[in-house]
Amino acid sequence: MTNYQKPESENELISRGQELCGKNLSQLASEIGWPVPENLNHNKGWIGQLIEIHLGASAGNLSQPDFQNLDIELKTIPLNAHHKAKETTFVCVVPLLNHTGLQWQESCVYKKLKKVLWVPIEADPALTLGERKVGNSFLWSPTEEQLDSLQADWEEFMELISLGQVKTITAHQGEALQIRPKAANSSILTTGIGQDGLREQTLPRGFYLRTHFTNQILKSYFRF
DNA sequence: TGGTGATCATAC
DNA sequence: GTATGATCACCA
Repeated sequence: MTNYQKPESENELISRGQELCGKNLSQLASEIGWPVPENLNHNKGWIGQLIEIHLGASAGNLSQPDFQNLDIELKTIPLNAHHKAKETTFVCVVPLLNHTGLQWQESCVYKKLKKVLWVPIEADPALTLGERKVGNSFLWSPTEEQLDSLQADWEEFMELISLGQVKTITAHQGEALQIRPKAANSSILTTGIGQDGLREQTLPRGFYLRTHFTNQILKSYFRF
């Protein structure tokens, strides 16, 4: 019997993740009466939302962990034919205002990544969306080394932002983390701090995990 | 051809 | 616009 209720424990969540392993996306979609789109061009979050429902994550767009009772975040990770991360992973929006005195352990990056259930998904373009299978999901928390790396990048970025340098930041910066636009399009504006210290309108940005970083995580859980 | 900058859907 | 979920697509 499929259970779409929220999992009551970490172990229940993990075993439900394992139950999805080997199933393809058209199976999972038909179980909940969803059509399978031809591609993700017009619905980029489709796979993430499909997996959320199957694992009983709290629906909606609340600014909370996916599994509030367990304090666990759910992230799907697209893999190419070589089982490597195909895309970077969005973490959260970059705070551009009122972040003075914000500590690393209070940051959205730290909170989101403290405990993550990674669900690998085949994303080889040779496969249709419906053919793609779910891989072995696993629960991860950053090692001390990974935490240090994330914190160093985060502190460097937040320093630049508080100095009014948001617009100078490019996706080339950062070892584990990077900052890129996060908006419906390039004309969306939000308020940040300008070079003169005054408020200015700028493109909203997000923190993303580099594929190099997520590939290290995958490597430590799957030994080929 | 891979990574950076841009973009898509949807609820409120 | 901001939050959720991410991948697209162009160019160096």
